[in-house]
Amino acid sequence: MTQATRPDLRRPLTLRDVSEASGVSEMTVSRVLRSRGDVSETTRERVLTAARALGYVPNKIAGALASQRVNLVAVIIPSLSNMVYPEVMTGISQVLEDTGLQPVVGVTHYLPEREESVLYEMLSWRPSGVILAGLEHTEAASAMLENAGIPIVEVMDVDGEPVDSVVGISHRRAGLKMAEAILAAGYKRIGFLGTMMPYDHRARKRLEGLEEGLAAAGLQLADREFYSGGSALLKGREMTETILARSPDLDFLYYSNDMIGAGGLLYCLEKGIDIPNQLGLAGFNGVELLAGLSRRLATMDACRLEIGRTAAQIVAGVHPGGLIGGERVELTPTLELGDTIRR
Amino acid sequence: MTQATRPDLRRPLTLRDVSEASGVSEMTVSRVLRSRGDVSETTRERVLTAARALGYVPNKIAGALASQRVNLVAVIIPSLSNMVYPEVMTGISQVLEDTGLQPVVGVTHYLPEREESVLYEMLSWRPSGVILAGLEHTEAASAMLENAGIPIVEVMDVDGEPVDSVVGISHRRAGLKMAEAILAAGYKRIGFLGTMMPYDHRARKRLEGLEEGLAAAGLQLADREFYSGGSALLKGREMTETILARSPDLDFLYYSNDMIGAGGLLYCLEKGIDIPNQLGLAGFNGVELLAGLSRRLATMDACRLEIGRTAAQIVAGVHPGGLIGGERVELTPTLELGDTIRR
DNA sequence: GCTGCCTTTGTTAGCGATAACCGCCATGAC
DNA sequence: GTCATGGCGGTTATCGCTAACAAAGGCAGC
Repeated sequence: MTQATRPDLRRPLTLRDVSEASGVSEMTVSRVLRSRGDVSETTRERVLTAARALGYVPNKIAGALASQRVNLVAVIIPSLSNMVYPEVMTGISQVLEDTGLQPVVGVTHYLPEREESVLYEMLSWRPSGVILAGLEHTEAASAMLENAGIPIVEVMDVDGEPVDSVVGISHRRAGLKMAEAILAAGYKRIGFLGTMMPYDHRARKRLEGLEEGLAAAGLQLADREFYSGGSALLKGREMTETILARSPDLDFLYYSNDMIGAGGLLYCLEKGIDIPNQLGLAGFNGVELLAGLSRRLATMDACRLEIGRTAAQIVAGVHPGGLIGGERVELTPTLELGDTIRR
Repeated sequence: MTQATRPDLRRPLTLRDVSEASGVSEMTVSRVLRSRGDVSETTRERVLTAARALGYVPNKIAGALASQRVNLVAVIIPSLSNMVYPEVMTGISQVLEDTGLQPVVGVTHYLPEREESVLYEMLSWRPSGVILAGLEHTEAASAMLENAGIPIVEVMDVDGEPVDSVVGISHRRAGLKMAEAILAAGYKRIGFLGTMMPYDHRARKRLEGLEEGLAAAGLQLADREFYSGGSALLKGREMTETILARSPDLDFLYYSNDMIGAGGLLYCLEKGIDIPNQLGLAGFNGVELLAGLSRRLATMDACRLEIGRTAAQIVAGVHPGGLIGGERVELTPTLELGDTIRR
């Protein structure tokens, strides 16, 4: 690195410093650093050399204020611990990378009020778009989204009324489809195991879809068990033990996510329960993490990567057919029977 | 919500709009919204009512420029898929929550050049602190960190020269400690399984520590196996099969992380290998996720939550004893023997 | 009533960049 | 020689907010 000849006053560097160091106006420096407008190769070199020597880092705060443009996209998700959301993030990042936009993450911990405050905080930075999980928001949050005047994409779920665009799957239909697969395989006494979180709307919708599917065949859920917090694998194990102790005649367990499903699967294998003949199992999400168990758990892929990619395309304005706001993209999850549903 | 009587011109709202709506000066509105300075209860109410009715969201860009203060802390980590980093994030968030600061995450995918560009991007928003994983950076990145003039905290690892403050554990010592535990349990022919990523410095340091410990007892590593990409659980299974096929006389396997360790454990249990007598196993990290396996894998807790919390305290300037910059906090990981090392 | 002080509110001058516009100079056509 | 043209680079006026200071009014004490 070139040694800077700067009178190190510990005053933050500005365009002016670079302009003085290179003998051109601030405007020209600005043009060089943003590669905008015509600048001769000679001065460009001089400016870049000076900027590098000083170690100048542009001040986007001032830039954003002046240009009224911010290259940030707010992404608001419930959690980082649930692998699902990092995967959506991956899809978003992949697409935004070549658009000059940058995602900024906010986490709500599944709390509507936190979603509201995180949203407020993020909007105050005037991002050029918002991607957020779910269709259920507080009244104030919905109002902010509607008035923001930027593209809004609600992701994961399409069962409801979006503010602007929406990309996701129908969890209700996913539950229904699973019910059909379970019934087609001849299972009759079905139990559900899931989270107790009052705001896990998507798990709730899957359960409703499942019940609808069962009802269509004149059946109903034989038992259910809920949990909250803790290590999902362990909880799956414990809940499975509990529900089977209470209802030993169950012949199928539907878990609201793959992690507790995997815990249940491990438990059953250890107990020598005959999977999938004596008891069938299924989870939800298709988490890659779990490839590597001795049996593949039946699951349904939630299209997480694709959801992220599509949402990012809409925000970036590069989604095919997405010129007018208010797109609706429903993806179709694929059922993977794995080794835990008999065929 | 009160209905706004705003002449909806779709012009973004500013302080001026609120000031006109409530009949006070912009400055007073600003004071109310930031709860700074003395404002009478009456006008405070009036201003808040007007702001709410209009749906005004302050513009932090302008605010930050004017006040030269930004309530953001840049957090730069290698990945979100490796559960370790979300846990560090959790620790950071917990502490920052009551300081008015807010974390902003950047992901490097373990690439030094990406770390450099992410850092540049983040510094251009003039955050009030930086927390980043590891002590190894590109030359340019180190220079930026040194010149930033804000608190910098490098986390996870203390084996090296920090730019400013550092919080973490010694991975070298962790490897050494594990070597001692393995030897104390009487194992002699030890294999290592880990990532091939050229930039996973911490896994490398653990391996070096392990080898150092073995060398002290006149031993050396009997075999090693590396992987990159893919589902960790599955990779652990495959690598274990491979290494045992090549070196059937190994009596201990040290995995560079718990996820591949768990894959190996599941594989061994299925093959009927007598764990921990015929073969001992250990991982690293102490990931909570895995509680729920039938045997607890020996591991070493990496103090992730505590690292995050401490780093955040330093950045926020509330860490006890941290008035002068350049703190060094070394945490001590605890060894958990679990069920996979004989005792 | 006057002074002095405190509380509450307003005024002024930037913060560091960029948009929009303007001017200079070389070039080449006529 | 004159004028249009285009490449380059400078000038000026914001952007929306806050720091710092100034001013207006109320109240107590003498």
